[in-house]
Amino acid sequence: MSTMVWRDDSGRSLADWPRPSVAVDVALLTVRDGRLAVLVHRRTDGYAAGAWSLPGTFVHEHERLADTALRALRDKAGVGGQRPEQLGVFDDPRRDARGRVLSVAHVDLVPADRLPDALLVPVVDGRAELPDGGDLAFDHGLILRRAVDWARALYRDRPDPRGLLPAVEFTLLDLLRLHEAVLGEELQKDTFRRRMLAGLVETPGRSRGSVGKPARLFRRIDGDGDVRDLTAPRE
Amino acid sequence: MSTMVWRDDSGRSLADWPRPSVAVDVALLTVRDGRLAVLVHRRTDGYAAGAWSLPGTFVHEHERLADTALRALRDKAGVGGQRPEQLGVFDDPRRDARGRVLSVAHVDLVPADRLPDALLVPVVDGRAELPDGGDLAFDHGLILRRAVDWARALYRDRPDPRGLLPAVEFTLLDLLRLHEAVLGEELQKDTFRRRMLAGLVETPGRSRGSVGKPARLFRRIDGDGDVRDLTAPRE
DNA sequence: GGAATAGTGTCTCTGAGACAATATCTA
DNA sequence: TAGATATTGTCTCAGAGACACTATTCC
Repeated sequence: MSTMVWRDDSGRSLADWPRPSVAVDVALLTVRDGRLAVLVHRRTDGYAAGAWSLPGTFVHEHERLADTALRALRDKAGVGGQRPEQLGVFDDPRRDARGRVLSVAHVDLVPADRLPDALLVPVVDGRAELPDGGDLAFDHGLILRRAVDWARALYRDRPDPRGLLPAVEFTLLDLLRLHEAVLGEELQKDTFRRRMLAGLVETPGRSRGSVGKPARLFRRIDGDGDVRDLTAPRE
Repeated sequence: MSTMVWRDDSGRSLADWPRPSVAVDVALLTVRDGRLAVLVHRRTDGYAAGAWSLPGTFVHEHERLADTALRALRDKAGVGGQRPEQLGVFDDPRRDARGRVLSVAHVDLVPADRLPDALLVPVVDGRAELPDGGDLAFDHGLILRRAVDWARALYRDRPDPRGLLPAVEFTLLDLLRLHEAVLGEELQKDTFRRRMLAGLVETPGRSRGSVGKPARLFRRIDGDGDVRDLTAPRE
């Protein structure tokens, strides 16, 4: 790697050409109280102060985009992400009145216990239910909708790829409730059981302390958390 | 819209922050001689002269990315695109030795008769067969692979969403050969017929001038060309 | 025993895929 | 008529979905 700045025939470097600003906005999803929720951020200073938005920040010069996403979560909301995935670039020229800002939207999905309750709002029908009843700033409503689609596709055929269940061992009912929260619709017990069984490992244990027949405990198959999401952009 | 430049509390505008360069690279695919082919571009001047690459260019300040893609095709290869779709951002910090360049990869798929034969190379197994037997510059090999996956997903359940067939009316065998070219594998006639029939309109016409029973002629159902690709980024 | 929940048997429906029979043209 | 291609009938297989029956626990 050379430290010299590359210049073309007319002596210009890349920095001499006009460039848009590049931001990364992150829809950090989780499941709380049996519902999908998204982490939002009250803009305190600078542009659009007072409005609710997804956490976002501008890309640093030598940073990978996924790292930008993690940094946005840390700096703007004080939370850690898990594995941000790219959703796409939002490029409407008028999406930010400050000037030309491209947003590389990201999504992540983490257990709720790592997140401050105060910043989470429920997602109903693909929309964020903000305290003031309004909408997310910029085009973040569009980003959220795409993020929800992403999460639903990710969970449709896999038990728990992002490790949202609190314990290592869980019953099929625990898993069913998680999936109902992500999908936003009710599922059939028997069909669901058969669909998930291939991705689970039986354990000798049984659930305790409830009414009715104790349920068998399962754990995720090795590698379930590492399954690639084939629909998401990845370099 | 104000023409004033926005400034934050410390008087800085967006342009005062470091920004990466943003390029758009386009995998323009077509079908020629019963095979998928990609349009490549011999870099003549500037960086990496002499190497083969996908056509690409830097984003202008107030341009939509899809327009950047069309401009790259026009300026670098003198061809027109149809409807570029975003594949994702390639952000490896070392993907371009000149400096930090993000590439928003795009893909497009157009009939071969609009393209100069000299710039087309066959795509075999997701790789471009370049005249010198080498590889595409930068990470364009990765972009091409993703572009091929995109095209295959687009054609799997639809007759001819990008209008690659030369005539308005065509037989099912014409369509079958097109699909075999895109998918890179042979298909069963009867299964294929039944899968496609829902998206086609029968015409009274029959094929002429061949051996065997003349085949019925079909045309695309209205709107087939406008089918949204739900997997591709879209704002 | 009764209530509640877990787990299984089985039926239907749909679609993919494959094979083969029938239909209709040209030479 | 022979050869070639188009079109359709039908069989199998797999999976989703739904219903209902059986099993096992706590009270």
